[in-house]
Order: sequence, then C-alpha cells, then structure tokens
Amino acid sequence: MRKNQSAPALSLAEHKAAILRENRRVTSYDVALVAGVSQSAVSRCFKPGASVSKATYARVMKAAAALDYIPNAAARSLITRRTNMVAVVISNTANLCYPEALSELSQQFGRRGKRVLLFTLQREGDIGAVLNDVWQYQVDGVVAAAAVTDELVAEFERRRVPLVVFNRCLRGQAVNTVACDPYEAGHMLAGKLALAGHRSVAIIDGPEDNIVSSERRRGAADKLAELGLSQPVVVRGHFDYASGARGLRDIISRLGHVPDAVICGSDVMAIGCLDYARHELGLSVPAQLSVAGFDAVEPSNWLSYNLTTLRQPLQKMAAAAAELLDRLIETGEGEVEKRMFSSQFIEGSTARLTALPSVSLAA
Amino acid sequence: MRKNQSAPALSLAEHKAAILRENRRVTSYDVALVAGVSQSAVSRCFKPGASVSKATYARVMKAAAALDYIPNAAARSLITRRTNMVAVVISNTANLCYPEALSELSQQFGRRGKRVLLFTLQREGDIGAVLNDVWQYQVDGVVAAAAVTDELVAEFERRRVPLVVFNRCLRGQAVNTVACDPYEAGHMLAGKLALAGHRSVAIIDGPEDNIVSSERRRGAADKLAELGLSQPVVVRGHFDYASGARGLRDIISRLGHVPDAVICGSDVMAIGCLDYARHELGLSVPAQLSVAGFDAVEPSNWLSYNLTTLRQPLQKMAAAAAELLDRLIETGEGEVEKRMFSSQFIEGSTARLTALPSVSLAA
DNA sequence: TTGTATGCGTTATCAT
DNA sequence: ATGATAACGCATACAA
Repeated sequence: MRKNQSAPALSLAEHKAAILRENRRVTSYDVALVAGVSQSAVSRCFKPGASVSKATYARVMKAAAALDYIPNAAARSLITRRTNMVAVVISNTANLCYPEALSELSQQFGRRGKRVLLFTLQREGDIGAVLNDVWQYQVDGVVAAAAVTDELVAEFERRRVPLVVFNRCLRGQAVNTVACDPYEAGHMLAGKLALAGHRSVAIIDGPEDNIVSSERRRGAADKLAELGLSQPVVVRGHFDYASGARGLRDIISRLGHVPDAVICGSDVMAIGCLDYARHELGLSVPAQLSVAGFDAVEPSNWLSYNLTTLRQPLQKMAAAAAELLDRLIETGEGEVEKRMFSSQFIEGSTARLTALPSVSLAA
Repeated sequence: MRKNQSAPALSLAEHKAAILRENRRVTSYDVALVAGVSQSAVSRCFKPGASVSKATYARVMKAAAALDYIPNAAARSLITRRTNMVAVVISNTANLCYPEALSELSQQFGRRGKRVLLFTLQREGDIGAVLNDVWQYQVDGVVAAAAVTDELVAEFERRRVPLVVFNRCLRGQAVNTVACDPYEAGHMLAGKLALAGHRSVAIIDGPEDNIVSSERRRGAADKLAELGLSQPVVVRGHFDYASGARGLRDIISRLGHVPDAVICGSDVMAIGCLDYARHELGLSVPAQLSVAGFDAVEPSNWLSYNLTTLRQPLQKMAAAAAELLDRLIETGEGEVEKRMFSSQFIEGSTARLTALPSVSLAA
C-alpha cells in the first residue's frame, strides 16, 4: 500500500528528510515507522481511553513529537462520521447582540471539543443558499440564528443533521429552539408604558424579514388592544442607529405630533431615536417623550443613555443552545425541545414608568 | 469493494430505501448506480471545468437531486489537500472592532469559496494553545488577530500553513501582515493635541498583552518627547467602558488635578472616560478636558459622543487580509508581504484642536 | 496489548 | 468522454 515501507529502518533524520522531499504530510504511518510499532498502535495512542501499554504510548508520543505529527481531522471524520465542527448561521445585520452571542457560542462549543464554522448572511432570506454549503462540510450540527422555513427543517431531518434555532421562535414549528420570547417582551413593555399613562404609542419595527422584531411589535400592539387603547403607528427600521432617527421623524410626520412613547425594535434604534429626540428636536426624555428598546446591548447602560429596555439572557441562551445541540449530536436526538427564556425588564431612565398626576388611568 | 454493487439494477426507490436501512450516507457510488454511469463520471460532474458530455451530466444531476446527494468535503479534502476552510483566531476582548472585522472577513472569504473556522481567545496569550487545534482541522490558512511569537511563526512555516497576522504588527517580524499602524496613529493624535496647546496629557492604555494599544501609547509618548513636552501619565485599562471611567479617576488621583487631555487606547474606553467626566465629574468636554480614542467604532459617531478619534479602514483591511491569504494559499506563497494602512483622523468634538488664545505655543 | 486488513468517500491517473 | 484503479490518512473489527 505504501511505497516507502520499503525502507523500514529509517533513522529519524532520514525520515524527516524523506517526508520533506516527497512533499508529503506526516502521517500515523510515519510515526509508526519511527516508533517501531504498527499504524493502529499510533492511532490508538491518540484516542482517549484506548488500550495501549505505557511503553508503546511513550515511544509513540516521542516519535510523534519528533515528527510534529498531528492527526488529520478530515481523515478521522471520514470514518468516525464526526467532524467536531458546528455550523453557526447568523445574519450580520441581526443587531448588536450578534457578536456577543457568537462569541459565547464559540466558547461553549470549544469547551465541548467542537469548533464553530461560520456562515454569515447578508439577509435572513439567504439561509437556503448557504445551507447547500453547510451540507458539504459535514458539520455535526447547526445553530441557526435565522428564520428557518418548514421545508428547510424537513431537509435537516432528511439529512439527519441536528438543528437548533436560536432566538427565532416560530410558534408551532416542530424544531429545537432556544429563544427569548419576543412576543412576551413586547407585551410586557407595552403594558408598562400603558400603565404609566402613555396613550399615543408608536413603534419602530425591524427589517421586514426579521421575526424577532415583528413579534415584539405584535406583542406590544396586542397588549395595547387588550387595554382598549388605539393601535400604534408603526414605521419600518433596519436595526441600525440611523433607523432610530429616521423612524422618529417618520412617526412625527405620520402623527402630526410627538408621540407619548416610542417602542424601538432594538436598542441601537432606540439610541438613535433618543439622540435624535434630544439633540435634534430638543425634546426632554422622558418628560416629553418616552423611548424604550430591546436587548440591553452594552451601550444601553452607558451613562449617556441608561436606556429603558429588556435584557435577553444571551449568555444563558448561548449556553443552552450549545448544550442542547451537543446532546442532540451525542445521543442522536429525541424529542423536539424548546427552551424559552424571558426578558428581564431594565428600568433605565428613558421612559416614564409612573402615571402623571394629571392623567387618568381609566382609558 | 462495495458489497451492494451486487445489485446493479436497483430502482430509485429501492435504492433510497437501502441507503436508509443500512444507515449509510449517500455517496457518489449511489448516484453512479442510479444514473447508470461510473463513479468517476459522477465525481467529474461536480468538478467545475471537467470534461463530461451534456447527456451524462444531465443524468448524473438528476440522480443526484433525486438522492439528495452532496459531495463530502472531508473526503475531497483528503486527496485535494484543500479543506476550503480558513481559521480566524481572534480574542473577544479585543474590543468593539472585533465583530466588524470578523463579519467582513467571513464575507470576503465566502466570496472566495472559503469558510471561516472560528477560534476565540480569552486572552491573547492563549494563542499557542488553540493552534494545536488549528493544525488538526487542516485549514488552508490562518488569519490571526493576535500577537504571534517568532516560535509560532516558525511553526506555521514548518507546517507550511499560510498565515496573515491581522492588525498586530510586530516591527521587524518576518510575517505576512495587514495592519493599521498603531504607532503612527498615536503619534499623530498626540501631535494634534500638543499643537492645540495641551500640556498635561494622560493615557489610558489597553491590556498588558495587547500590542496595538501599547504601540499607540508609545507613538503618543514619543511624539510628546519629540516636542519636548513632559511624559504622559499612563494608567492601565482593559478596553471596556468601565476602564475609561476608572482610568480617568486613577489619572486624576495620580496627577492631583484634571489633565488637559486624555488619550484612550480604544473608543469604548474613551466613551467611558467621556461619560464619567461629563456625568460624574461635571466637566465640560472639550472646554475643561479633551478626550480622544482610536478605532472609530460605531458608537463613537453617535450624536451623544461625536468622539475625536482615528478610524481604521477595517473593511479595506479585512478585504486585504482575505485577498492576501487567498493568494498565499493559491500560489503557494512567496515573499513576506506587509500591507500597512493609515488611520484617518476624525475630528469629532471631544477634543479641543485649536490653541487657546491665552496659551503660548512655545513650550 | 498488539498487528493485519479493510473501509470511509472522494479525486486523480491512466488506459480505452 | 468514460471507466477501472490507486491513493488520501485514519479508525476499527478481528485475529493473535
């Protein structure tokens, strides 16, 4: 099988020279030759918990070190059917939480001996296209921080690739999920604002294809409806700072006046809205206008903002996603599991949360 | 070689059932069997620019689609010696630029048919440890956004793995580099501040092991020395918001008074410093204190800050890094190349940049 | 415990 | 243009 087995008693130096000359990689055969054992013995030495004698182990390791041998994960995966790679599919416009989530996922998987293969999306709708790449790489599992259609879920099942959908809860969809309920968050926030007497509430929504922001909007709108209040004006944003300013401008032009409160689909938009209100319109926040966001990204608690917002327990969520996917991979999955987290309300100081004396709470 | 070649005339449905039953993956052999061609023909159909007749191509593709066949990248890489994966090693504390750079790198490599395998570091010093993992995965190349010692550079050469060091320029080190000169940036910033008459200048440095911030500090300190000004007070920070506030506090306690200007090793620290000065100390910026940072991260140009800072052309840098690494991979490297970018000064409004009438410029 | 032999799924070489 | 066959580097069943 191997031509250079014709030289079984090569010295270490000769051997290294030969490898270099033939421009080969260092393989377990090379190590075996130098150590004077069989290739399978070498293989066993690199498999934790295999049965090898102390003596051979030592000789193999010495030879391996001398040759700079490292097992080839590609070859290994061919036979073990494990690549120890996990795909993370994420849209970079998602918003500021994206880096934090990604970093945490990377850490968590690292602890479990798996590495993250990154697939970034320009728009969430592109997910179908990148999945064709995902299959090729034979990843052990996928964390998708993007909306996954039912057809795509079916494809994951056909291919037997474990999937965890991150923070993109499609109600009623039978797929493993880790998420922070956006509907509930919107509902809660609208409730707090309504309770404080805000009547003219407007919403800056996120991108069209983003289910997180649209669920937040739905939750807020539903809560207002439940309370018998009028439906909010909704304008579209794109999760960025500029969208916050433009959103507020659009709202005012639609209403003809400044609203009581603006609910923004993300903190960055809330900050944009806030800055525009304060610095461009000269409004006093929260006296003349309440502004609130979602996510509790880092800048939201900077002294200049101290934003009223809802914190997603991103670290816990990432840990849960990693743990869940890891289990699916190791045990060959079982029931569909959904781990829902709740947002934590951060009071901040950009929204008035108590009723004004002069305002009657009865709608 | 294959047992189930004993049934050469299987129908499609039978075939799919057999694969499922035997719990095998769909391979090019399966497609060949269904399409009625040889396995090599199938392989060629998936290699762009191979010589296949229209007719066989069509039959193969039809069979492949029917079987949900996707080539196995691990098996392919075994023989082509290409994984089409690139490792990106990055420390997550690096600062806010990290997500932007990572996202851009991912996009750039994606366009070149390569995917990013992510290796995150807790501290930059951990790079040696993760590299042992990197070798296993047989990545085609590495982008390291961390300081790489000479020994590690040597190991890259021994293993013939192309390396591009990103934004971590070790002077005189013979390694491919894409970076924005931090020394020059510090030098420039200190010059501008000195020109405006700032005399008591302090610096909030970055983490101990971060060469970017220390070079910025060196550049600034050297410039002050060149101008015959007294050396700056230097305190340590960790690139985070809290470090900015703590840094300013430390500076004031060391000096016994508020300095004329604070140069912060990163924008986030500058923002922390700024907020602390304005909101906690009640200082007027830039009238009583000038604050400047580096990087021009997104929040730096928010209306509440409008920070005086230096922009790194991160997108161009990421594009350059991807292009350089790609070339090293494709052509089997050549000369060591260093692509240095310059920072662009962003005037902002947090530093006074013109001399006060009452201050003499002669030191 | 150790070695032999085989297969993982592909690409590449060489005839035809 | 197509098909047979030999690698690629490793893990594993089995025999010893």
